Amino acid sequence: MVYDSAEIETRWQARWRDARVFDAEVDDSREKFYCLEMFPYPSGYMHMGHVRNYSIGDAMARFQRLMGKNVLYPMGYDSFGMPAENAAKKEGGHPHSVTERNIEMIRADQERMGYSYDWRRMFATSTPEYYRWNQELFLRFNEAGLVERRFAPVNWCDDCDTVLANEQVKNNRCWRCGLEVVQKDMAQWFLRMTKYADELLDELDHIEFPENVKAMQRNWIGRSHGAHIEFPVVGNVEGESASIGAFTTRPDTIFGVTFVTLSPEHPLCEPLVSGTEYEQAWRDLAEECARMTEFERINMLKQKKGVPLGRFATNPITGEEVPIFAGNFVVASYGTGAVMAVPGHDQRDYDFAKKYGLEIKPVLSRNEGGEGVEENPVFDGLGWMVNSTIEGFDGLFGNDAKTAVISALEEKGAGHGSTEYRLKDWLLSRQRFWGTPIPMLHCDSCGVVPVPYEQLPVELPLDVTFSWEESGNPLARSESFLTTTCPQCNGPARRETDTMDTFYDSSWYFMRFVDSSNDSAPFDREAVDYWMNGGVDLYIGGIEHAVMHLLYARFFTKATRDLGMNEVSEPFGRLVCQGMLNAPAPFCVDCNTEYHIDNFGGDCPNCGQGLGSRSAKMSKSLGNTVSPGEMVDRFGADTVRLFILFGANPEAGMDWSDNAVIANHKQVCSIIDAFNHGISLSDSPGPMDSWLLARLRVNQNRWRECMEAVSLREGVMASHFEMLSDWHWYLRRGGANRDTARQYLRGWAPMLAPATPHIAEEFWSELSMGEASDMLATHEMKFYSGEENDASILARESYLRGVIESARNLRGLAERHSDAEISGVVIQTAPSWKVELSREAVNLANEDFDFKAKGQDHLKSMPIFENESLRGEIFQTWMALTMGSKKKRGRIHTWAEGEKELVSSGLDESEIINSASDFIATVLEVKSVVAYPVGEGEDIGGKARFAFPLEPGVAFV
RNA sequence: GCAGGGGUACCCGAGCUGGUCAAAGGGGCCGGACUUAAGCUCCGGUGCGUAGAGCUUCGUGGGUUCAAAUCCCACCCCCUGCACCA
Repeated sequence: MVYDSAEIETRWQARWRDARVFDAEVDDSREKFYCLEMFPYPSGYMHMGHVRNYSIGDAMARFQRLMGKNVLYPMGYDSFGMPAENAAKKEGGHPHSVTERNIEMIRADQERMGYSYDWRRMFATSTPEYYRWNQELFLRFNEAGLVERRFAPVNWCDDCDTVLANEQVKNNRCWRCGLEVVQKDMAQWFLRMTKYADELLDELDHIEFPENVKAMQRNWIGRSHGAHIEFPVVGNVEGESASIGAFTTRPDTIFGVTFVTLSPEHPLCEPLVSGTEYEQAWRDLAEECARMTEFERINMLKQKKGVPLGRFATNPITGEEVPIFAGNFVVASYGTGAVMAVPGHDQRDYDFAKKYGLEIKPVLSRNEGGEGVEENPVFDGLGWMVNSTIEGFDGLFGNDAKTAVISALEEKGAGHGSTEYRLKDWLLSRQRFWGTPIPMLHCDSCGVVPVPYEQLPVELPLDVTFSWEESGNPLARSESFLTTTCPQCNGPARRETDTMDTFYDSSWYFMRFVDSSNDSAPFDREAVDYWMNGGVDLYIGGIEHAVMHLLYARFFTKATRDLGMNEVSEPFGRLVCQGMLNAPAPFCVDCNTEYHIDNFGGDCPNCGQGLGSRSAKMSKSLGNTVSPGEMVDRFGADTVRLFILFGANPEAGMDWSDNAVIANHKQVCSIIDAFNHGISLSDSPGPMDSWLLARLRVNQNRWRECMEAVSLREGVMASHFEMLSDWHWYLRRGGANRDTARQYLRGWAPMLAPATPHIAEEFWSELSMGEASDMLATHEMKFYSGEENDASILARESYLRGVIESARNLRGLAERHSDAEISGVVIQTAPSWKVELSREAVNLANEDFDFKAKGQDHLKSMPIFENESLRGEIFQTWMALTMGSKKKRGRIHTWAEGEKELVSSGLDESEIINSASDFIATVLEVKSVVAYPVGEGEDIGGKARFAFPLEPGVAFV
């Protein structure tokens, strides 16, 4: 059937909106659920990645409402950023108008999908109503000593005309445009995130993030424990004594130090070599390292390169004098930019020492009491100290050795235990227009002065023009913006023209959502503590934010906590990173390259081979994107949502497939048919009614478990697939009762709501039959705690299905073995003595009877064992029931609860089969079906011997 | 190199707190029913084998166990992130 998806969907969207059903308010009496998706950068229409992200979130928000939770589910726009500036340049407009337009476009798309946001809370970060709080927070951070203006070497992107944070440089390239970054020395604003390094790292153990995200953050923070050791330079440097500080994680190898290596940029290099024969070689090396492109660097890294600086440093423990080198493999920005070299136990040092003929001193042994030996590859594990030139160290192992060396250093005042981080302070300032102005100003007499709170917001001027001709930051050219008065001396002052990194905006937006219309504070304390208690309950977004956004947001939450603004420490209780959306793209196996879809069916532009196809991430450059709008027009939002959720679990990657979308659309149509049919039934009670309702309860419980675990694929399978096939089975088995159907459908409709809310709501209102009915969107589901006899009702039917299934298999075999046409089936169920034995076994099993030890004796004590002619068979049956064979366990262990119940309640298998004989005859395509227990009729085909409880003997005739 | 995640039938994908697992579900394919005919809908089949046996199968090779897709060890391969980080 075809249904008018657009009509149904837009009608319900309007009704939800008019009834304000998704508005959420603080309510201490109710359990809250804060469901959040990473808010989008509004770049135009919504794309499929967004659809996936929001469909997952909306399903969970709707599910939790059905569970009776107070659900906060907001949406907003991360609307500062470069693309709007570029668009403004292209169009000759202002980023503000570009942004407003894009927000309207994406919002319309989101509304058409039926997402259940509380739209009252919507905001865009590029509005003064939002960014004034960015500025206020900045001032408060400044007061708390978290803001620093430093003159420092920073990463600069020429294309984007701005500096970048460490986190925004990937492989030495700009994260946004891919251009190689260059180093520049500039005065920049930093947020002191390193203050929170330990907490950011340690708390990772206690939050529900995917392992890979945690690993990436740990890696990024990069804490390592070790020692800071001072190596005094022999002789004076520029007339003064000097010392090289080095960080090492292996103080236990201090006796193996045979040289010291500085990074070529190290500030001591120049004074050490200045005016010596070594100066030129050092200059060459330093210059080479400075101008190395990424490509060259990777190649160069394969070979260690260094130059002697002609001077020596003293090992503070041993007093030995070792030569000082500059080496290309020492990173200036990590630790102190200097390393103590232990070629005996560090591969890089070893390679370097071999190349330049330096001494190699093994000072650790692999075995207790062993010797230190030179090896390649070197032994870099923990070992026992040997060859120490001072008493008291040899024989110490691992951490004890490290501790001993550190104490010795501390005693001599030559070093101390130390912890280093890879994490750097957050470089916050950007030389861009479309961002939050940093609320600072520069006064000739007072210096750098914060803008007073009451003067906030510092607004971006709207009278600025954008063009490709003028590069740089338009703010720096806007006199109206620049000119101001110093609040301290009332003299003339210039505003800071740097704006904030847009990641600042998204570092606290989840807290703004709890109270987004507040115009006297970023957010209310009570609201944030209610909604953010335990963090956002479910946060969904892409893995690409694993380090940057998620780390900044965690930092902000802790920093604002310490400002007394909330009592939350971790912003996100549970994080789900949705997988990639893939679609086929032309692919050349030889070149291992994907091409634009225009190349489908053609040859590889590179090598000329015929192109195959491969699933690749949807991207504009490949052209393999799918337009959500088009899909919604064709199939409706419900189908698109169902496809997205059924296609793969949230974390898994998923492939777009037109066929699968069509298949899901059919599924939606079948469900609609089922409801229409179900509503039209008349009173006709039957034996299948209790079965159907039992199935409803089973499916509901399974569905709830899956949804709670955010296993949406499994959840949807229960709600949109299992429920339908059970309905079909009910009809096939002759079920046709109006009352039962209504109960089933009323239980089913809410289950449909998370994935396909519009049809679910439509059914729900149809089922109300004129009664005043709540909307499904605000309905709270009731769950049955499982009626007592569900298990046996279900077991009875699955027994029948099992018999039919095995009979069907046997029919195939029988056809090959029988000359005559098959016309009937005779089913012999287990003889009463076997049933009796099973019942006894099941009852014993319920009491944890030890069959291994006492089973045989127990059998012998049973009256039935008196029957000598059956004794052998009785014994075999008993063993099959209780012990099983090598490969198969006894039946009492394999039967499900319901099956055991059937057995112990003394079921009459023949009765079950005979009562369904017409049905069985139809599905087995035979004319007659006869069932009787073994012995109560002729043993047709000698099949009596197969008969076992729940496994009858089947003979085709 | 380090870290994290994986390798299940024609494909996707569940299972992986050991037995009820020849292994859910979907897609594809094959067959049947319905139909003038279907690209529609429904039903069934889809490792080999067989009037119910048995055999082989969950990356490869070992091991533990009465019993392994599941637990342990080694190896191979794939994806993701970081990377001369001292």
